[in-house]
Amino acid sequence: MSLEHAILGFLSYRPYSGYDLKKIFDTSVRHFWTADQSQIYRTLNRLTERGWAEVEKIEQESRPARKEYHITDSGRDELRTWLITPLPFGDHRNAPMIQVFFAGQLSNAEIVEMYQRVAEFMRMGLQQYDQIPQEMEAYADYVQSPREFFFWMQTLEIGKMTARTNLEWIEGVIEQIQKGEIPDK
Amino acid sequence: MSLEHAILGFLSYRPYSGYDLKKIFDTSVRHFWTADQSQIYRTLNRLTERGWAEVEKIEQESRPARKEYHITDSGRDELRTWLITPLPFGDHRNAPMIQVFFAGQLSNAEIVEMYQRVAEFMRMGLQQYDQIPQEMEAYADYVQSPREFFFWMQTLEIGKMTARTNLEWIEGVIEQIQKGEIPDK
DNA sequence: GTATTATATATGTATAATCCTATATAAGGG
DNA sequence: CCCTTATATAGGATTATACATATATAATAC
Repeated sequence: MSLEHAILGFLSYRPYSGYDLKKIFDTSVRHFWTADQSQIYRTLNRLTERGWAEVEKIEQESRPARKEYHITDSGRDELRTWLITPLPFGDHRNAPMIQVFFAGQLSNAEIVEMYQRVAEFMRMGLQQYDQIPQEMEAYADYVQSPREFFFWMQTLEIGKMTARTNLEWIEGVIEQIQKGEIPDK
Repeated sequence: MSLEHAILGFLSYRPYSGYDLKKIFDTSVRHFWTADQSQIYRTLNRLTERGWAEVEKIEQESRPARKEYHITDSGRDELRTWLITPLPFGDHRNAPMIQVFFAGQLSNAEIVEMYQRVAEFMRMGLQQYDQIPQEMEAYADYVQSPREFFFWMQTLEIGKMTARTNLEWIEGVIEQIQKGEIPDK
């Protein structure tokens, strides 16, 4: 399961609590992975059961105790093995494509209106990519080395490239419709 | 749920059985959606319960009876409503990105070897896109009108564009590593 | 003659992910 | 004084997907 390995990845930097990890996911990797709070806590339990992590309970005055998870040697082995396991690239479910597939049932006006709204969202998404590096500074300690930083940047880069490709495509479709280049029926 | 609406989409062309739909999914939309056989049958039951489809049992000599599902007016309404509902574009989980994010933990040689294998798969994937139009001929009756065909082609087009973008990106990373442009640590 | 493939549907089980709610404490704002 | 926010963890319920298996018949391949 990918979430397990994403968590192991962060724990390989240093120990974190479930609460920390939720914040990390919401900042550093949210452009390609999101994680529910309850799912993170349950996954941490599973990592512990499997011996890939160990818990250290840290009492605090005035706040609930933290449970910090330390990666074990066996956890590092598991992470390494998973990292070099080839995964199918770009084969995921894509619900908006179903809408495109059946879009012929809508009128040209409806399609253009909808696609223009989608295009607007895409442009906003592209702009957000430019702000991520700034947000990242606040979380720079999650990824300490320049080498790790390089790959963090690569995930942003491919995200931006994909977003640009999608935008290019949708603008093309809008143009074709407006030029009357699509069959009436 | 997207699968419900994908099925409604095909039923809007004409009635199909679960068995038909499995074959249709495996040919026409498999580049952006896959569906398990058991899931299709269970979803058809649900569509019927909700009044979006009606069953017609067709006895056959020498073969098990077919259950053909007919879309209802309420099913058409539901499909239409869903088709114009904006869905988040390009926000899906992407497990290989987690591998990229933590790739810094691997050696340059390991990364290059792995990415070259991935690039090879991507090139094969791109070639497969060119064969899909041929396969489609056998299933041309699923999508009858030129207008529907246009949007089918659009899903192929964006799929190819994305695949090309991914390949471009990964070739760039390989090049950077080979040129020594990535930090040692 | 036997095994596999194609036609057809159905269910059991497991896993992954999401949503919602519960619990507890302290600081800060109005 | 009350409400909200931040810090922290936990579990119930539901949904979506995947994997495996069961059942039944006929045609085809070896």
